[in-house]
Amino acid sequence: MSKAKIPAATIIRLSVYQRYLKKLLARGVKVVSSNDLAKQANVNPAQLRKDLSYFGRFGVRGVGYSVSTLLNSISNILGVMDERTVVLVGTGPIAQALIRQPGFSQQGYRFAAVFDIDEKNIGQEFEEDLVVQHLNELSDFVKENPVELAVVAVPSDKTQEVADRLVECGIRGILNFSPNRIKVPRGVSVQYVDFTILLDSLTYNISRHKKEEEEQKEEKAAFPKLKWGREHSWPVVQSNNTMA
Amino acid sequence: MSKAKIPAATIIRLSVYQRYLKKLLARGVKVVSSNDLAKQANVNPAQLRKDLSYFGRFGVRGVGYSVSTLLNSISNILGVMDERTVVLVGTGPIAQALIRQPGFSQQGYRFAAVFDIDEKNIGQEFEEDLVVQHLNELSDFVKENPVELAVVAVPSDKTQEVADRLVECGIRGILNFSPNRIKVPRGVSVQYVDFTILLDSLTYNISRHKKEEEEQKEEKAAFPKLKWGREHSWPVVQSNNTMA
DNA sequence: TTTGGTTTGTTTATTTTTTAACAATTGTAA
DNA sequence: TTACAATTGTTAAAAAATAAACAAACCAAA
Repeated sequence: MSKAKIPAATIIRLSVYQRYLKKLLARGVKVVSSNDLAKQANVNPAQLRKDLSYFGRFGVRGVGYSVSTLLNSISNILGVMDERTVVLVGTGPIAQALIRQPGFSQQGYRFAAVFDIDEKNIGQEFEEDLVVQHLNELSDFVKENPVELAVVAVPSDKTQEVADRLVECGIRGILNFSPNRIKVPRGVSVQYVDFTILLDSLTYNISRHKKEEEEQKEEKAAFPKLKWGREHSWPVVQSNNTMA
Repeated sequence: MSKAKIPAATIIRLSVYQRYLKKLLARGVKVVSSNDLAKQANVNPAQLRKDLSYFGRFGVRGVGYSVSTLLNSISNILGVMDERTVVLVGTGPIAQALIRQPGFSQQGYRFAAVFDIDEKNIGQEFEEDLVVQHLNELSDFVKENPVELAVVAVPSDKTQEVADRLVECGIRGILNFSPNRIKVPRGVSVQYVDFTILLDSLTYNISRHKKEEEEQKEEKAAFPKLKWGREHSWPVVQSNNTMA
């Protein structure tokens, strides 16, 4: 445990651990080892222990981790003990899909209001008890309801403007569904959900894998009788990279 | 340039560069420096040059990069020159939102078919010219249409089963909207779109930032007259972490 | 008790990634 | 032509992240 800088990847993993701990808890499992939990989360056990060690000591040597205790500790670290309120900005298909996503509320996020800047959408009933308000009203809304998180799903060219307004109103974390990189002041965090970038990365992996196979074939053709020699495994496409 | 291992983060960044190059091209800009492009993409200029250097030499010293040439080169590296066909699995709100996303086709991804495993959705007209088929038919579909990419938006507990079937049919890249970590054989890549993990990470950033401010305040209270001494900038929440 | 098998927490080593630095090129203007 | 300013490609240094290794601590069984 220390006050060192915590890798962003560690936080992401904590969130993954948390999810698997919830499953274990639901299954009635009381204790889990770093080995077992790491296997489920698809990471190295040492990694998991290291991740936890940034924040304290949560296990018992020779035994493992109490599922419920560790789950609590991680929730505490992440700051996700209590329900968090979120505002949604945008009313397009993505926004509509998001608000119907059960995952958010399961994880303690509650959409408290929906805003838009496109006049023609204002006043429309978005979900039961959720009427679309103009972004101008956010500042009043924030005074009544303490919100720090916003999910933004507006057209790319509006994203920066929306972000500026949000920050002005006190929003400190933005989940941005537009691919546009936005500028925010210090102390405000942004995370991007960028589908096509991920598809591009998959595309690259696939084409690289093909090229490697071809090269391997060529090599075999060049030395067809070579039976010994380099017998190592070939460098291969990584199967699972999370990063997000 | 070399045959070294390419960081996954480099590929992600290439995709970002590509997007900004498209914008520059549309604006009629002919030449761009690593400095300018890097600033837009929110990365270090050396980083950008390094990223490119893995694949070759694309610029002219003293001048910069030809926007159109670099755009082409990057598209080539990523393997996104031609249109890529994608199948969608799932028919829920997320799936419906995705298929209406203009971003995909802008980037050259075309949804060629929609599948589901839930019988009650089969046969429904999902989009114009797109009728939901049963996943059983994927294998036949692949024989006619070469597809290697799948976007999966099915309930968590079905994800592994679906993934297995996809891999069996020859799919080599999966964009998974369920938070469940899935197991796939070598040579198959998976990327996760996991909203709540990103929100958790934002939550953590916010609460950490608050704690730091408190500590700073306490410190000031403890040494109210301390004017000199440590004058460095405080470790602060990172504002933009992409990772995805 | 004591011994042996487990499993953590932490330190150390390794690997990977990022950043900085700078020589090599290029275009431009005196 | 020559000198200068700009900018790349690449090497070297620094920083960060991951993985390995192992002592410390625990439990259970003999």
